[in-house]
Amino acid sequence: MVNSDMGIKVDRNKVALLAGVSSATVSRVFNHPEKVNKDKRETVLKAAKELNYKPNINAAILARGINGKILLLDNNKLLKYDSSNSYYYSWLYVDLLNQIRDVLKGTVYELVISNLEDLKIQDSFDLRDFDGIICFDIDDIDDLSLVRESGIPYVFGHHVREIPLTNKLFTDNYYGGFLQARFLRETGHIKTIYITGMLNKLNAHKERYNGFSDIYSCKNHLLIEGRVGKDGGEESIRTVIDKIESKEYTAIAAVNDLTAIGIYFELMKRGISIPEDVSLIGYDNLPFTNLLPKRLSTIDIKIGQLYKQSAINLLSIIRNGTNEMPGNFKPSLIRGQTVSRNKEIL
Amino acid sequence: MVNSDMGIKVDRNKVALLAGVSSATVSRVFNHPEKVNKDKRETVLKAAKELNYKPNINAAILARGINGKILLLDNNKLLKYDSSNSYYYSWLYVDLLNQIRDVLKGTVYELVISNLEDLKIQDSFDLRDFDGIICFDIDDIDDLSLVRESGIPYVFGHHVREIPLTNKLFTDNYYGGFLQARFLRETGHIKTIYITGMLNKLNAHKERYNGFSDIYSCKNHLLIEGRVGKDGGEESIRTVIDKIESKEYTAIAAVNDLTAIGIYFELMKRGISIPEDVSLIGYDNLPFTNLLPKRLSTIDIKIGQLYKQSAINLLSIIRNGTNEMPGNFKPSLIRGQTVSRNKEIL
DNA sequence: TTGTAAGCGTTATCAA
DNA sequence: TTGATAACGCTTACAA
Repeated sequence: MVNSDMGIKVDRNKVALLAGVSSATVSRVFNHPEKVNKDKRETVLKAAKELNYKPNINAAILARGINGKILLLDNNKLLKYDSSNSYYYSWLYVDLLNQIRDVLKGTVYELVISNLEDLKIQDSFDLRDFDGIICFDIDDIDDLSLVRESGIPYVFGHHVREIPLTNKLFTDNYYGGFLQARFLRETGHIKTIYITGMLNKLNAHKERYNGFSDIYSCKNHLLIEGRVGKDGGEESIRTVIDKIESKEYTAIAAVNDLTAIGIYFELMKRGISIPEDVSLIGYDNLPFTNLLPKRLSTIDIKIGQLYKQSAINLLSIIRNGTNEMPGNFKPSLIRGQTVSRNKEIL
Repeated sequence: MVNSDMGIKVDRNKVALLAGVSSATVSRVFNHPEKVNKDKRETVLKAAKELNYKPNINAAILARGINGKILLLDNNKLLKYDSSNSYYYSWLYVDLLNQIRDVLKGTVYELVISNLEDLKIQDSFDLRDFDGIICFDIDDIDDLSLVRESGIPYVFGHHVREIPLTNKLFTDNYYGGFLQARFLRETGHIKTIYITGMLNKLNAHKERYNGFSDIYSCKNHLLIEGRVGKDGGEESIRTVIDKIESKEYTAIAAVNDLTAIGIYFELMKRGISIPEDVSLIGYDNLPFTNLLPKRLSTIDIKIGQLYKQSAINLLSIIRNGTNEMPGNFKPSLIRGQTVSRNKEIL
C-alpha cells in the first residue's frame, strides 16, 4: 500500500519477493493462471493487491512481439462540411467507436483512430505499428490495396468485389430496401414513389432499389433518379408533386434519410401533411430523424453492431488466421410516425 | 529492401551494421539528430531507408518509462438515447476527437478513448496507464477527484470551481449569451423572449443568461425557465404564444439548439413564420440546425477548437509541469436565416 | 509446478 | 562525437 501510494515503482519482482515466488510465476498468474498452483496463485494475487501492482502493458507487448494496437482507419470524409452529406454521418461514428471499444475491452489491444489522409500524405504513421486494421467507409480500390499490401490482418465494411469475404462485413442493402417496401405494402400502399441517386453510380443505391422493386413492380412504383441529400430530395419531389397532390401515389421511399429530410420539408412547405396526405420512409436512421415534428419512419442500418461484429471478426483473424463469422448484416425497420395506413383503399 | 519486404525484422542493430556505426548512434539520429555528425547522420538515414527501418514505438516507450498514451475520458452520457439530450451532442464529439488527434500527431502519444463507467464499475483499465488525461464533459466533483487523485496530468473542460485554472479550459458562456443579444439588438429587436432551463440548476445556463440580460434589461425581455430540449422548447413557447402573435415580442433566444428546435417546429405548426413573424436564435451550432428549412441562427461553441487547445495545454503540463495558455474560449455567432431585421420598428 | 535466464527494441548514462 | 552497456518490465522456452 505504502509503496504504491508513494509512487515507488512496483513491478513483478516486488510482487514475487513479497509472495515468495519467482517473477515468472507472477507472470503466469496473470497470463496463464491455470498453470500455477492454486495456493501460490492466491498468495501472488494477495501480494499484488497489497502492493497495488499493475502490469506494464507496454513491456508485455514488447515481450510478446506485438503492437497492442488496432487501427480504425477512416476515409476522413467525416467532418468535411463541404463534402456535405457524409458530414452528417459522423453521428453514427460515435456509436461505432463505442461498439468497437467494447469488443476490444477484454483484450490487450487499444483502439487507435486515424485516417487515410495522414497515412498517404504525411506518412505520420505506419500500418506496421498495428496488429489489425478496421477500415471504415473506405471504398476506393487503391486505398484498399494500401491496407491489403501491408500484410496486417484487416476487416472492411464495404462492397469492393476483390476483397475476400472473410475480411468483409456489409450491411444488407437489398434487405433494407425490401423492408421499406414491405412496410409500405403492409400499410396498404399500392402505388409508391422511390427517390434515389443515379443507380449506376453507387452500388449501395442499386441494391436498396433492387430490394424495394422486388415488392413493388415497375407498374406500381415511380422511380426518380436524381441528386441525393437534402437539396436533392427537394428537387426530386418537386418533379412529382402533382402526382402526390392527386393522390395517385400515396407513399414515398427515399434512398437515405438526408434525402428524405429534403422531401419532408419540401412537402411541409407546400402544405402536404405527412403521413395524412402521403407517407414517407427514409433509410439510415440518423438520430436527426428523431427530432422532426413527426419521427421519420426509416431503416436502421445498425452500424454500431455491424462494426462490433467486424471487430470480433478481426480478432478472430488475428488469433486464428481466419474467421468464420457472417459477413452479412441485416438492417431493421423503424416504424416511426411518417407512414400510416393508406385510407384511399379502405 | 529485400529484408523488409520479406518480413524479416529490422531493428536498430541492422541499421547500425549497414551504416557502420553503433546502435546508440542510430538511436541518436532519430532522437537527438543535432548530437550526431552530419555525415554519419546521413549515412544512418540512408541505411534506415534502405532497410525500410521503422522504430518500435513500444520499445521506446518502455525505455523512456512513459506510457505513450493520452486518455480522453468521457462521462459516457453520449449515445444513451434515454438520457436523450446529450445523445445529440455526439455529433460534436467527432470534431473534438479529430482536433485532439491533430495535436497529438507529432508526439509519441496515442489517443485512447474511454469512459468513467468502465473506470469505476469494471476497473478494466487504470489511469496510471496514461501520461495525461483529457476530461470531456465531466462535471461531477467526485468523478473529478478520481482523476485528480491519480496524480496524472489532466485538463478539464468545465466549471467545477475546485479545479486550478491551469487545468481548466472553458467556453465563455457569458460571451455567447452576449453575442445572441447583440445580434438581436443589431437587427432591431426591442423586446425579446429568453427561453432556458432552471437557472439555479445549471451554471452554464445562468452564465448564458447573464450575458444575454447584459444587453436586454429586465423590462426588455421575458424570461421563461422550463425544461430544455425539444419537448421543453415546445412547452415553453406555448406559454407565450399570444405575446408572439400579438407582435409584442419579435425575437426569441434559446439556451441551446435542441430547445430552439422544439420552438422552431412548434411555431411552424401554428403557422408562425420564422423569421418573418418572429426571429429565433439558438446556441451550440449542432450540425442538425443546418438541415432545417431555414438554417438556424445560433452560437458556435467551437468545441473542436476548445479541445484542441486543451490538448495543447495538457502537453504543456506534461512537459513543463505547468501551462500558461488561456483557459477561456470565446464562442462565435452563426448568423443563419432565422433572425431578420425587425420590421415593426422601421 | 516452479525457477532461471534469455530475449523484446529501445533509451540514456558513462567513458572514451 | 561516438560506443559499450545497463536499464525498462515483461514473456516464455528450457531446465529442474
